[in-house]
Amino acid sequence: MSKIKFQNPQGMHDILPEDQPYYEAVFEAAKKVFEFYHFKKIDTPILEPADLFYRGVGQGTDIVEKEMYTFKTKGGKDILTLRPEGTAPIMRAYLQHGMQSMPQPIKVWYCGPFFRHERPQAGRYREFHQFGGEILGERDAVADAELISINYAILQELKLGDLVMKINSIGDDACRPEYRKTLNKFLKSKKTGLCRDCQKRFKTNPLRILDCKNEKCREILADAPQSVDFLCEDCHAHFKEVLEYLEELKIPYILDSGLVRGLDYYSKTVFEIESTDLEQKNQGSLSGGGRYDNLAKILGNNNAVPACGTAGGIERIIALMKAREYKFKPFTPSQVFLAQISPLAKKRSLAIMEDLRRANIKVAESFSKDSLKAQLGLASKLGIDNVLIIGQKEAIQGTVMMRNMETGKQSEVKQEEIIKEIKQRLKEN
RNA sequence: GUGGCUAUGGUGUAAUGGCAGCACAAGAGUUUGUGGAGCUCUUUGUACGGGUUCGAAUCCCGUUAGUCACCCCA
Repeated sequence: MSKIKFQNPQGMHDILPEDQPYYEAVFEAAKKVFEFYHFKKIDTPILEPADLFYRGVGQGTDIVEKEMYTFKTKGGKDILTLRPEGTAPIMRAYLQHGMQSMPQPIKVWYCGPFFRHERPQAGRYREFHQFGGEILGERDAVADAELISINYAILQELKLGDLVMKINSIGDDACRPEYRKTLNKFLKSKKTGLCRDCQKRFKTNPLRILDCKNEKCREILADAPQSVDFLCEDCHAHFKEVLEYLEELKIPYILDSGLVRGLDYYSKTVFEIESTDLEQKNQGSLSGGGRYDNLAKILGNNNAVPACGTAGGIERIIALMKAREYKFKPFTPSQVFLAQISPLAKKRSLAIMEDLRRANIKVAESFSKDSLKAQLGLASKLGIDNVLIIGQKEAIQGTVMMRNMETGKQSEVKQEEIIKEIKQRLKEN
């Protein structure tokens, strides 16, 4: 025998049965809210052409530069990537299937795994799960607001309160260049006072400096030029409208001029929701999103498709659910336990199981254990009061023994009357 | 990608260079068709690969994985 022990790949995890209820709860919450808002579910392949992300997400971004799982297929012709995010694939599907010619906007939602080759840490994994929604073909600010509202509703559905929403507008092609220029000038003049990280960021990604947590930097940046002050008329009006909707919805928000999303395709509205819990804050935002009016063009479409989207990090949300001790709906245990003794009874018991299933009665069993003792032990461990016992004698007579575990009382019941009798007993409890 | 910490049965832990032990869990049994307790017994481990040493779970190196921070992001 080999001594090798297989382990999971770094940053990728088994979702064990005990954690499944959390994933289900998040999925159900997302499904419920999205469907209420008339979003249709969509699934795109886990693999996409690498170019989709190179072009869509942006060559300069970290996701594309360092974090993608990209490989050649066997023929060597295709270069594929494990999807690192959901928006570009959905825009691809939208364009590919001619959804422009359907009534606009197209509203879709999704839920599934995504992959980024990063060093794992709290709230950050190489395989992680997101749910998200996209509204394609709609430039109106109401779409932005709707997505934010949906995001909020999903988190509230999961009983997660104490959230902060940060929102910002990063402008569009018309106004962003001007802002960048001014910001660069400002940063250059203050460069010496900034922390070492920011010095580095100045070259690599100056917008990120605005997000620095260093207190000294924050002081300096307090009077940095803000993107909102540079918005062109169109962007300004759009952003104002989004905020008006949020006020109408009574969703609390913070204008955060430091909020800059890392992907190239964003324009105008960007937002993030995070927990106010300090520990959870370190795990990054729970969900985020924004508008990406340029993505379609970046992907080679002749016309721009105004669109916006949002995505939630399921692992991060679950971490918060656990921290807040999320209460699940009480689990309904099996209503009866079926015990068998003797080979003949064992054969009969599978058929009885089927009768029970058709009658929609949840039943537990342990057919592989032959000792009645062990079977009753299990029934009691599972907390099931009603046990059906079928042995050689009963199998021949066409009856079963019905035992109440609490009182210890037993009675014989004809096999045809099992369903009726069980329903009767369940009603009594 | 850079740096710190960690790794002993399924789980939680002990052994500080000298016999790998304990608890829980799991399984079997406790006289053959009646459960929860008790008792008896059993299975399962030093992540992997090297090195130092008479002798390594223990010290060193590498790998893998976990975890945390940076970077960045959901």
